[in-house]
Amino acid sequence: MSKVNKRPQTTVTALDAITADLVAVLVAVTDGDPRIMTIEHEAALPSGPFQFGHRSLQMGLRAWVEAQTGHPLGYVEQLYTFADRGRSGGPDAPHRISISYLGLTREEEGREGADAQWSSWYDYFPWEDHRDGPPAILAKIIAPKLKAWARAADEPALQKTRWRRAAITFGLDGREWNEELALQRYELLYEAALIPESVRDTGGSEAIVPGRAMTSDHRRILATGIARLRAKIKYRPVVFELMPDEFTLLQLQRSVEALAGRLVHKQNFRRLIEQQELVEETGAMAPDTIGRPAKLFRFRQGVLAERAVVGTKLPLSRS
Amino acid sequence: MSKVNKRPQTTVTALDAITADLVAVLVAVTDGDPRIMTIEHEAALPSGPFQFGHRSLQMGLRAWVEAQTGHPLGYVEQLYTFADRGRSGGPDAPHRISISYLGLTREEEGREGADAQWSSWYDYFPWEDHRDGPPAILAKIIAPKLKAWARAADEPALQKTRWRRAAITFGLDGREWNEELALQRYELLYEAALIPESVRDTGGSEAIVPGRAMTSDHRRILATGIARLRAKIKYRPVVFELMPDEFTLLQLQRSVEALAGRLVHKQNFRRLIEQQELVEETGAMAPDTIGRPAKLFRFRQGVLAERAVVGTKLPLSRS
DNA sequence: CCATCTTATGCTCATGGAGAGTATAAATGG
DNA sequence: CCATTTATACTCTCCATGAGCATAAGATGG
Repeated sequence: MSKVNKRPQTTVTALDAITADLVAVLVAVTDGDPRIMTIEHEAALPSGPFQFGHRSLQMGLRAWVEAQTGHPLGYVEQLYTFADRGRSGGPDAPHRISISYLGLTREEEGREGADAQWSSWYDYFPWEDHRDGPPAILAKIIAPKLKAWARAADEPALQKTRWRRAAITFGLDGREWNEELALQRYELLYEAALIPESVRDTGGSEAIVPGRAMTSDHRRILATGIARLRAKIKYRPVVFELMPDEFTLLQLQRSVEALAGRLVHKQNFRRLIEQQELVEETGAMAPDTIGRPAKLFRFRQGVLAERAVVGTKLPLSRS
Repeated sequence: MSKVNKRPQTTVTALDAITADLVAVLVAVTDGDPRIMTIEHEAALPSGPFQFGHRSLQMGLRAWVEAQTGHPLGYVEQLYTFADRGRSGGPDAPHRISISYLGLTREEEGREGADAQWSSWYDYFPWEDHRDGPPAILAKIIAPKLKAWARAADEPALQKTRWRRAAITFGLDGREWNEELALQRYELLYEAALIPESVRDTGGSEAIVPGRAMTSDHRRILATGIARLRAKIKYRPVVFELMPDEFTLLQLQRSVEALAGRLVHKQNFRRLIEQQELVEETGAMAPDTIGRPAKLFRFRQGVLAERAVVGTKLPLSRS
């Protein structure tokens, strides 16, 4: 290992050959509910190996998702790549890496495959939905269990560090809730052995925090996707990938709130949307409304050309 | 392909086996110059295949970088994963993917390997340095050539789209320069066949825009790293990974400017740094100064614990 | 027809952060 | 003493943002 200064050329040793899985976090928002496409009785994300026939990673992903769910893939962006060893297979198992993607679509009727299904992402992360205020499990279950986990550390310094980390990520001790920390929260719960995945991977006591688990690392990947999407809607016009062609401003707002898991100030929301000229009126009004009828809008495709690169803002108020 | 509803289990077909390369964009800032570690006579980034013996992707990367450059890897974060086919090897060549990382360190004396060397990243992207105003090549070479490329499109609509894209990414036609678009700029130049890589990959006329090329996709990966770092310094305290233990505020500012490729307002910079309590005084003064002596500061390690997750701000003024 | 409910929409106001400029202090070298 | 260089302290304006008030426009029930 000491004198390797030359970059090795293309020699595919059998030993160094690996397999790559493509995994999709496919999101849609329906009736103010953020949904993700699942297979295997809601326990796994659409996925499959990157194969010889695939022309590119994205093409491979599209092939798998369409085969498994019957749903075409629209907007796609890469999330993260990680290697899985020790968790799946023994120490001698060959390397297996997962390349994960975030996809955005609209839910369409009767297009699911046999085992494919849309599920609310809050079924997997019940602590992430703060639209009606902080969920009860936070104060009742998560906070005390994390406190216990912090106390269980050997050294006082570590105890303090642990608790501070918990307080920051979950907005405890009077701190603000930050919806973008979805991944950090999941990882913390995993470390603290409070969810089924920790028990399964490391063996340990029983899991305690509610929320549906998934196959292998899929819930972790889902958390990554949620965090990414929550961050991205604030500065890029990606919400529109999830909207129907025509919508009211309230519907748009509800979608944003569904993703962010928190409410926004209605008037300020509209102000921001309008002053950025993200949408234009269709001229028609929304049918079947309850109160005062609302104008219908459509996304101004122009902004993709004008600003795809640059940025957009959404108000996701703090405090 | 039609009725595959079940996710395939772990079967490593020989055909679907692939190779994964680990590639590092290792950055340091020395004397106000942003440098990257290179090998092969400055034509490649440190890299090597992910091997059976590697415990994780990051461990594999660290092993390769240390073997090739003698430099230990500090802060590391993943950049992007992509598959390379058609470019390297024929259409029947097995899949080969690259997993790229961004690493931040301090340049240390005499630690380079035989073929390893630090190079200024502006050698590869001369159009990215706007510290002394927009570089001459922009107006003299890039803008006219991009205009010609836009005009060369068949349809008027495409001509317009092309030129708008060029204007947005390069800040032409009176638009603002956005330093975060480094990757988009590189990709545009590639598409417009103005750089050696395009000529090499697709065959075409001679390359025109100055700037050193690299092996395979390495310059593209470098652009990805630059863009990521430029975006990240604005909201995370990553600059400190690149600073010595003690530094003056001006040195800190110069480092930020080196990375961003643009100048910042001195007073505002200090105001922001101080009000966020990112640094603390060491008590000592900087030696060998020219004008009025400056206080030495050190990074407050505390903020990593307090705010690692949350965020920091740097002033990178627009206009 | 009126009261009430629901949603849409317009407007105002206070606060704070960011960009930019002015002024002064502390050192060095002639 | 003066020019030069860097450090440091203030100030001022503009605008984005969070938040609240008020009104409009429809439906529904008595």
